[in-house]
Amino acid sequence: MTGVLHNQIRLLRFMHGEMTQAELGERVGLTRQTIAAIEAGKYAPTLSTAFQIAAVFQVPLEQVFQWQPAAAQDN
Amino acid sequence: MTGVLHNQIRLLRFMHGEMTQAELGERVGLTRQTIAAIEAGKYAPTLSTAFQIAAVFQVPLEQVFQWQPAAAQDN
DNA sequence: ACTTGATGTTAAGTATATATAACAATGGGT
DNA sequence: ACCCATTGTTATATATACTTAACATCAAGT
Repeated sequence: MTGVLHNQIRLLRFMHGEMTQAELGERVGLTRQTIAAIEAGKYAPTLSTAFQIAAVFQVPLEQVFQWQPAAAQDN
Repeated sequence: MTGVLHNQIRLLRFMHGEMTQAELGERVGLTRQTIAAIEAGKYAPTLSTAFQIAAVFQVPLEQVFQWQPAAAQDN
C-alpha cells in the first residue's frame, strides 16, 4: 500500500441533490456502512466498486478517487 | 458486480520493454501469480493496486482498466 | 420534548483479493 | 538434447473488503 488514497464522495453526494450515503449504497449495491467507511478512508474499495460509484456521479474515476504515491523514486 | 472489467496489462507490459509479470509484480508489491490472475481477469484488483499498476506504466488508470456496465438503466 | 432521518461506529461473520508453494508447459539459447 | 526464464495453474492459507445487526449522536421538524 505504497501511497495514500483520497476521495471526493461526500462532495459529490452533496453536489448531486444531497444524495444520502444509503441511497448511494443502494445505487451501487453496497450498504450505507460500507459507503461510510470508504468515504472516511477506512479502507480502499474494489476497482469494480470504484467504477460503479464514479458511474453514479457520471464522472471519471479519477474525479472520485485520487492516488498519491508515498515516495516517488522512479524517473 | 454489475458490469465487466477489462484490462490492457499484457499489452502495456510488452509496450514497456517486454516487462515480465514477475517484474511488474515486484514493482507494485504483488506476486507474479496475482499479476497473472488479474491479467487473466480471474478477479478484480483493489483500487490501490489498480492505481499502482497504472503508475508503473505512467498512464491514467482508465488506460489500464476499462469498466463496462452490465445494463444501462439510468440516463 | 418527542420523533425521524442521516451519519458515526463497532463487533462478528462472509466473500474475495492476495500470498505461498508447488508442478506443468512452452520457447529461446547454447 | 539440455538449461532457463516465463507463464499457466491449482491447493491451502491469510488479509481485507464488505455484510449484518446494533446502538449512539445530532439536526430538523412537529
